[in-house]
Amino acid sequence: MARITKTPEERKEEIISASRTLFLEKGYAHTKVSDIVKAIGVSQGIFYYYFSSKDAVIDEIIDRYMRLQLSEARKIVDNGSLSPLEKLEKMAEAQMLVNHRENQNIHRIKGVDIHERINSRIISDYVPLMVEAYGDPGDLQVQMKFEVFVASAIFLFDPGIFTWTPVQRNKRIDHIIDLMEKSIDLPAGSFRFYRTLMGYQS
Amino acid sequence: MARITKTPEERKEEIISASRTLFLEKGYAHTKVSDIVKAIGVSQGIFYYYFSSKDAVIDEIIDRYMRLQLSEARKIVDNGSLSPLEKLEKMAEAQMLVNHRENQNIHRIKGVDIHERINSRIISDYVPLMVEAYGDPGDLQVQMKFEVFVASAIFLFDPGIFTWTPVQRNKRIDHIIDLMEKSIDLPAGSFRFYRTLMGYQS
Amino acid sequence: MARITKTPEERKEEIISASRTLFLEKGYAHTKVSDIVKAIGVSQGIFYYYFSSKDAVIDEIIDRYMRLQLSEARKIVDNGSLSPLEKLEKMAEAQMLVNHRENQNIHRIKGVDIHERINSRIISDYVPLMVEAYGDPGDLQVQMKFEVFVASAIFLFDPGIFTWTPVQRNKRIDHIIDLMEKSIDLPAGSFRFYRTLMGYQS
Amino acid sequence: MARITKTPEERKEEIISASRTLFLEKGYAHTKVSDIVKAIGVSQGIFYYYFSSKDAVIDEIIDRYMRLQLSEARKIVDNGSLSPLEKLEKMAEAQMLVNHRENQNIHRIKGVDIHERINSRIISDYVPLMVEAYGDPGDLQVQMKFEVFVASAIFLFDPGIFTWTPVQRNKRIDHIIDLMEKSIDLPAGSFRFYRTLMGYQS
DNA sequence: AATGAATGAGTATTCATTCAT
DNA sequence: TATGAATGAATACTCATTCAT
Repeated sequence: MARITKTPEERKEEIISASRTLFLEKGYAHTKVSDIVKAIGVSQGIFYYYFSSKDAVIDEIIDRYMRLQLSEARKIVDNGSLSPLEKLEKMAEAQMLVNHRENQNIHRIKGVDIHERINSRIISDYVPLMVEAYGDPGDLQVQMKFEVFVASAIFLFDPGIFTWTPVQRNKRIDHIIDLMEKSIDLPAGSFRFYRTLMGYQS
Repeated sequence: MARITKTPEERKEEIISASRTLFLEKGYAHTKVSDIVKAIGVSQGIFYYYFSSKDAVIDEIIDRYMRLQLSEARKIVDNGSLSPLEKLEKMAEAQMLVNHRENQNIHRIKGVDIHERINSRIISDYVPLMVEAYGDPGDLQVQMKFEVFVASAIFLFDPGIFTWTPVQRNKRIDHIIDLMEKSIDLPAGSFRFYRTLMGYQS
Repeated sequence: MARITKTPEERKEEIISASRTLFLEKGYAHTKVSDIVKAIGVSQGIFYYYFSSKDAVIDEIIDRYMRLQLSEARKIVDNGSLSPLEKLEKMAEAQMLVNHRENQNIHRIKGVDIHERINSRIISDYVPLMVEAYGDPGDLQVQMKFEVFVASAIFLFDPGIFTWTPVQRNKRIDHIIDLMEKSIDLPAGSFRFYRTLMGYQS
Repeated sequence: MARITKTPEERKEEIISASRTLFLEKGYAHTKVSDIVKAIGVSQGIFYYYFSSKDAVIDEIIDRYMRLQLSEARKIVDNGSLSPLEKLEKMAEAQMLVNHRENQNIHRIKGVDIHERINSRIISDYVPLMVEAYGDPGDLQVQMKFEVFVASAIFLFDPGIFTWTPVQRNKRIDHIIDLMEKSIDLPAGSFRFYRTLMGYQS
C-alpha cells in the first residue's frame, strides 16, 4: 500500500467521516474497523494511532455532533436582533441543517445506546438553550415544559419504536405542538414551525 | 446427566423463568444459552426443541409480560363498580404488582431494544385501555394526551438515560402529573397516585 | 466438515497428542490453535470445549508427563526385589523410555517457561523418589546431594544454553557422575549408567 | 517536540539506560519501543537509528553487563598482591557491586531467554577467570568443579523456578559451598563468603 | 540526526446453533 | 423428548519496524 502521509487533522477527519458514513449504513455493530480503514485506503494500525478503540470513535462523533448543534444554537440565542420565537425557529432550522450536512444525522445510527447518549445530552444541554432563547433562562417551570415537549417528541417519533402512518404521525405532531403552546400561553400556531423538524408530511 | 422427562408446558416454563432471572441479573447479551440450560440442569439441545432461538425466548418473555399487564388492566376496566379515576389508580397498582411478582420487572433487562419492544406495545396496546378506563374509548384527543403523558414519563425516567437527583426527579414527576391533570381538566391532585409508579421518593 | 463424534476421552487425547507434536515441531508460541485443530480435522470450537485456553493444554501436557514419569519411578522404587543401585538404573531407563514413547520428550518444547515448570517439579517431586530408591527416604543430606547432581546435569546440558562439543560434553558428564559417586561414597563407576541419560556420545 | 541534538554516545547511552530500567520494571516483552522513546522524550524513528531492533538493545545490555563483570574480575585476578581465596572473595564482592550499581542487576529481567544468554556466558567466560584466580589457569578438572558449583547455584536459586523458604535455601547454600570446598580440598568455611552472593538470609 | 505518521502481519476466543444418536 | 459433542463464523487490537520529510 502506498504510504501517503497527511496531517493528523486531515487523517482524523477522514476516519471520523468514513466511520459515520458506515455506521449510518450498516449500524455500529456491523461495521468492522477493517471496513473503515478499507474505505479510506489506510492500514488498520493507523486507526489505533488516532483512536484508542472503535468505541472512542462513536464517542467523538457524538461529541462533535452535540458541540456543533450547541454552538449553532448558541449563536442564535446570542443574536440580540431576534425575538424569542424567531430564535426558537432558527434553532429548529439549524438543527435540521446540521443533520443533513455531511451525513451528520447520527440519530439514525443503530447500536449500543447511541440514542441514549444523544438523548441524554439533548435534555441536559440543549433544552436549557431553548429556555434561554425563550427568554426565561433558568426558569425551572419553563424548562420542565420544554423537557416534556422534547421528550415526547423524541420518544413518540423514534423510528426504532413506532411506525405511524403519515396521518397518525401528523395528528400527534400537531397535538404535541398544541399542548406546548397552551402550556406556555402562546397563541395557537406559534410553534407550527416545529412540524418540519418532527417530520410532518403534508 | 439423568434424563428427566417433564411435560412440555413445565419445561417451557422452566426455561422462560430461568431466562428471565438470568437476563435480569446479567443482561440479555451476557446471558449465554449455556447459562440458561445449566441453571435448570438440562442439555443445550433441549433449549432448541422448545425455542427456535435465544431471541425467541425474550420475545416470549415480553409477550407474556404484556399479556399479563393487559389482562389485569382489562379486568379493572371491565369492573363496572369503579369510577374512571379508581380504574386508573387500580391499573397503576396492578402494574407495580405485576412488576414485582416473580421477578417480572423486565423493564430492567439490559439489551438489544428490549425497551423499544416493550415501549412500543405500551403505547399501542396499554394506552388505549387507559383511555377506555377514563371513559372515552376511542377518543383520539384523549388518547394522544395519555400518549404524551406516558411517553414523557417513560423517556424522562429511563434509568439508562438520565440520572436525576431525587429532588430533580420528584419535581419532574409532579410537573408531568400536573400537566396531564390540566390537559384533561381534572382537579389538581387527581393523578397524584401516579407518583409511586414513576418512582417518587418522599 | 463431516461431523464425527468421538468419546470425550478420545477427543481430548487427540487434541493433546496433536498439540504435543506441534509444540515440539514449531514451539509453543508459533503453534496456533488453528494448526492444532486442522491437524486432527475438527473445528476451532471443539478445542475450547475441552480446554479453556491454549495454555491449559500445555499445563495438561506437562502434568501428564510428570505423572507418567513419577508413576513409572514409583513402581520401580516399590519393587522389593531390586537393590538401590538397580532401582536408580531402572529409573533412568524408564525416564528415557517415557521420553521416547509417543513423542513425549517435552523437554525440547520451546516456549514460555515450559522448562521452568518441568524443572521445578523434577527437583521437588522426582528427586525425593531417587532418595527413596537409594534407601534413605527423607534424608536431607542425601537429598541435597541428588539435587546438586540433577541440577547441574539439567543446567549444563540444556541444549538451549550450551553447545558443547561431544568431547567437552562427555568430560563433563563423567565429572558430574564422578563427583556424585564420591559425594555419597559409592565405588567409582556405580553411576556410569547415567551417562546415556545425559547424552554421552561414545 | 523540540529537536535536541546530542552526541551519538550520549543518545545511545540514554536509550540503553532507559531500556534497562523499563525491562527491569515491566519485563522485556511488556516493554514497548514506544515506552522507551517516551521515557527519554525522543521519536520512535531515532531508536532505529541507533539500534537495528528491540532485541539488539537487550543484546547490548547483556554484553555491557558481562564485559563490566569480566573487566572487574580481570583487575582482581591480575592483582598480584592477593591470595587466590582473596581474589575469589573480591570477585564475589565485585559481582554484587556491579549488580547493584545503576540498576544493572539484569538477572532479574523477565523474558525470552535473557537468562539463557547470560548463564551461557557466565559458564564460558566467567568461570575460567575463577579458575585462573584460584591459581590453576587452564586446569580442566578444576574448571569443571567450578562449573558444577556455579551451575547448581544458578539453577537451584533461580527465583523463576524455585521458591524455597529461607531455611531451605540456607541449607542448600551451605551444602553447595561445603561440597565445593571438599571437592577442591579447601578447609571448611573457606568459601563461606559466597553465602551473601547466593542470598543467604541470616 | 531527528521526526512521527504509516504499515501490516498476526490469532486466541466466544457462543448461538445443529445434529447424530 | 432428550443428550451433548461438534460446528463455524466472526473480529478488535498490538506493536515492531519503516520511511518520507
